[in-house]
Amino acid sequence: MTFKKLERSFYVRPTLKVAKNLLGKFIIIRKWKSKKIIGKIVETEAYIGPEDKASHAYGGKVTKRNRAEYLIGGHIYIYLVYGMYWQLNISTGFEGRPECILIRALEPIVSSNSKRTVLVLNKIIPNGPGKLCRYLKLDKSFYGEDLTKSKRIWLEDRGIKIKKSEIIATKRIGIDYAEEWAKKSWRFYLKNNSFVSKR
DNA sequence: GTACAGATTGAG
DNA sequence: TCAATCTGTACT
Repeated sequence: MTFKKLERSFYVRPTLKVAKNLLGKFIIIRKWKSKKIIGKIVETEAYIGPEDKASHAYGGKVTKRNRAEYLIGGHIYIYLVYGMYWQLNISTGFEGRPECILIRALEPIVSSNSKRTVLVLNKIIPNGPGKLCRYLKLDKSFYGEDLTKSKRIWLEDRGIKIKKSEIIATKRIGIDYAEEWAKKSWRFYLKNNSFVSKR
């Protein structure tokens, strides 16, 4: 089994395609105190500004908070909601295009060489966007981090193949205000995976 | 300067 | 079903 780090070319593709390809196939590796925190991506949501009313970049809006959404694919866009939960997004597409993917849920993976450590570190089940960031111990210090260059966080292809029939597409969550955009089936998750977020 | 809403969560 | 909790944004 080969572990291949995802490079720029993976992220600089149509956002919906990247959102689906991220599913299940890839692992987030997070170095923390010389240990690794790992999880398999099982749920994603695509945000495609400036057209998408649910996007923070709707109408081409640029703020100090959302500017990472405009970076070339492969950068981290992280922000706080409800004053207490971080949301991990990955920018996609070209520089200047505000497109990103919200990572909503992970399946925790116990790595073979540090089984005990990982289990102790991660009592949190990353089955929701806020909990996922607590699991990975992410915060604002990761804002704008380049996943293709960072030494502390990146994604890997570990050779897991996902069939089309295993991917379920539904409406996105928590964006009912976005009118017709709220109806788009831009949320993707793995069929029968128990770590997919509820509600 | 102040007011207010939000890509959520877990407890009731 | 509800409230915790804080930052960016849109006002005065």
